[in-house]
Amino acid sequence: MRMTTLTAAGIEPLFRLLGRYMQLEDADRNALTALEAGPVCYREARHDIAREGENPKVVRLLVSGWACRYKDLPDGRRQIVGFFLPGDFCDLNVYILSELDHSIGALTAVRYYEIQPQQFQTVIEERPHLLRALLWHEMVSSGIQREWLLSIGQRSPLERLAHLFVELYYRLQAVGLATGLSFDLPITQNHLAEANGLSLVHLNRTLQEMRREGLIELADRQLKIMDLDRLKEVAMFNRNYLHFNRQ
Amino acid sequence: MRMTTLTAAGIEPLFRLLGRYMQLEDADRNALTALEAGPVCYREARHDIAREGENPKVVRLLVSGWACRYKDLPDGRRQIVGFFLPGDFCDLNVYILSELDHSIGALTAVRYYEIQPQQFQTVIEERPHLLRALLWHEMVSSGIQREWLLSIGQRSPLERLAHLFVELYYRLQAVGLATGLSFDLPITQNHLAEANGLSLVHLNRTLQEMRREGLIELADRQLKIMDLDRLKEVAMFNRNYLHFNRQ
DNA sequence: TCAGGCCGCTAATCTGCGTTAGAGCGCCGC
DNA sequence: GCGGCGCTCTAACGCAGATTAGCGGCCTGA
Repeated sequence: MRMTTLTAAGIEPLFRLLGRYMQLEDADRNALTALEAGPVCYREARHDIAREGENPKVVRLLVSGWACRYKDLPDGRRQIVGFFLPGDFCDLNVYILSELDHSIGALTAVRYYEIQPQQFQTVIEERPHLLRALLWHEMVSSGIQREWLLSIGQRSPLERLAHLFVELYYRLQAVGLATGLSFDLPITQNHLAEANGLSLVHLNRTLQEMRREGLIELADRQLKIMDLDRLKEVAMFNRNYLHFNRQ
Repeated sequence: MRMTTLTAAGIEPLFRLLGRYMQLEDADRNALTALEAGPVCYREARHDIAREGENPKVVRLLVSGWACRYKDLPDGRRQIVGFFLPGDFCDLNVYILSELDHSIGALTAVRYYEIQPQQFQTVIEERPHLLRALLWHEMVSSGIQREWLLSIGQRSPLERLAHLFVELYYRLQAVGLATGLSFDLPITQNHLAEANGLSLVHLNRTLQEMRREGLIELADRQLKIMDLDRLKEVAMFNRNYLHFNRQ
């Protein structure tokens, strides 16, 4: 088993992310550390974290690695409907809904906390305005889903992929995981194809086109954006749906 | 101007819908009538109710007619990302997010209430568990979006359209707007095409195929499901994502 | 009464993208 | 040291679905 480098990030990515929504103070960071109470869970790449139909009673907070929400059809077709990056919650909604309507899978080796309802209560009681930040986060997730619908329904494969890369760039930057215009893209082309509703072959073709056009470089799981402005133009990218109100 | 028949539905569709999520009593219905306090708003078909970028400070509760959430690209391409049926809220999230990341348009002539934050507060204070029902509704909307992503990304046009019709059937049935296996489908083929990421021509072809297959009849804006079981099979329909826990 | 807009429907053409097949490479376990 | 697997990449082929164009019916307003 290959061990990925696991930085001891804890709630830091989450704190940075929520800080994009509203001004936070050290007291907020301290309150959020209550979420680190439980043990850290691990999961290997390509394994499920939760399956459709289950009824988990915990919320997961991703600490390192990438995971995804996906849905599949009886005949095996599969659609990734969202990526989870460090600092993201997998399904705040389990406190309301009784049954998962989708699955959650680890795309790389991941680490996460399992958070009990009562831990959230502790946080909210200490810093009530964090509830607003958490709901905000949930609604941004919903907004990202809408943008993906627009992408898959209307954008061409090139536009679609360009849009995804810009989105990932901004999200990773928000949690401190981008250096300059580069970031780690630890998932396979198959995952990208499943997220974009494309065949693997055509995804690869599209990737080659982006390289030829001088939009990106991608090698060794490192994505480098060569021309952010042109990439955004191609993607018709409007960052409003991420609702990063600050910075 | 042609006047559509406007039944005096008030909060009845909403009450029925929430009743699918949890057991409600007359006291809940009474509390919900606080939402009818404001004047009824009207909007003609093909007009916008709200535009992307705006910051409405009210939530709309649709009373009659159909509306949609949509997003558009600078070059005019347009994707419908959700339908609003009577009893649906257009954007509970305006209490959290500062700016709309999508537009809302009337597909037919519609009537709706504009609800002030304080009206919600009244309702919640009187019947606290209704907050849970409202959040539930919001999360079901999010689940529907995920299912649409699966549809557009993986289902064939025939499967996709079949799935949409089954979904609409269940949703309309929940608010009392289906009679037997028939319901009013007051939108154009163009709207169906925009919701399914298909061209108008191909949507029409697909519709013909469904008729030939004996799955549906559609004429005069009335959709009749001829064989629900086969339609669900074609669509690979699993109703879990609607989270109707009761009945 | 006529013109124009909206809507449903169909035919012909072309191409973007899926499918199938297969090569090369690096990693891992045996 | 070898076999197998996961991943990237390419070529050839064929079809599903976009595009363009156009007809006819209905409704509405001038």
